[in-house]
Amino acid sequence: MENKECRKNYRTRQQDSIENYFRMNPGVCVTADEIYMYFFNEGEKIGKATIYRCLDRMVESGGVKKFLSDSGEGATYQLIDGDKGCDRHFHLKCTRCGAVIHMDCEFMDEFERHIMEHHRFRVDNGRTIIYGLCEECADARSGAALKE
Amino acid sequence: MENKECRKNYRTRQQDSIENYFRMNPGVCVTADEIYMYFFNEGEKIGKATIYRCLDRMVESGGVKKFLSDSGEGATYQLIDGDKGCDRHFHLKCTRCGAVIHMDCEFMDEFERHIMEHHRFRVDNGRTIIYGLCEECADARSGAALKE
DNA sequence: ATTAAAATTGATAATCATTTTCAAATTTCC
DNA sequence: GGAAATTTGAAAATGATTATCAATTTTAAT
Repeated sequence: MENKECRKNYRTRQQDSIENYFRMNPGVCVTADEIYMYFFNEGEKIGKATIYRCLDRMVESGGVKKFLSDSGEGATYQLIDGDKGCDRHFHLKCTRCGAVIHMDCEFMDEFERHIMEHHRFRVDNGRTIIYGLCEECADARSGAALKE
Repeated sequence: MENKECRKNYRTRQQDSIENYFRMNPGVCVTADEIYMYFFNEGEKIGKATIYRCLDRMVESGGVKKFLSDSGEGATYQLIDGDKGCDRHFHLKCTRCGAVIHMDCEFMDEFERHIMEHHRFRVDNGRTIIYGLCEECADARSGAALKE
């Protein structure tokens, strides 16, 4: 009954470990299996089911973002950095190099307002990922096209 | 060698059937399995592997759009209607009821232009799906929240 | 038309990410 | 402390998608 006030979001060793893993590798975007292998190599055994469950919980609570993969390579997960406001802004993901651009911009408020007013739809920017090509990849693609 | 000139995009019975299915049910958004079951019930047997292959080809050629599902319920496919400009516009998908709204609107040109100019990113509207809540589901969610 | 070559089909098996199960371990809370 | 609730994890189950490969169909040339 002593430490009721010092509650953390993730309470078990496994939950802590996974959250720490994200914090120690800021910005990483990993699959459940990569997390599993990481801890396996570290000698810390965490079951796959547990990893999936923890990730689900973190996604549910809004602490982690889940990216669907185009073909079935398994979803990737990324920590949402509250300082960076990842829960509010949009994410642009390059389908070629995988880079994720955090798009924090008042234009998106206008975007959301437009969709709400004209299309009667409440955008969930936490779940939405805008796919496309970053500048380098767009250039590379054009360059490759010239050779074809 | 007689009918060389009358070439279609999809040449086999199965390919024709699948394309016809889409054309006869404009706007449907179905899984590979739903297509399989449809033909199974019609008495026309098309193998699952063939359905996946046909859909892949149609997606590849740009005739059909593939939506990834949030959790692993299987991808859904939808015919791209050239008349409606589905190859240009965006799709809003309700995470609660699954409804897909086709958003054809000059505002999105502005959206793309903004992202290109200010974030140096070329949006792929064919791949992007904007998630959120449609009006009914947003209302239902609010209603449910009152009871909790 | 025949026919050889190329492409497609489909039944089945294989893959592989994710989920379920359920008993054991851990945590919570009185 | 100890009961109740939650979480873990190993293994099995699930389920969508892909690979295999012989048989069928289509294509294109004879």
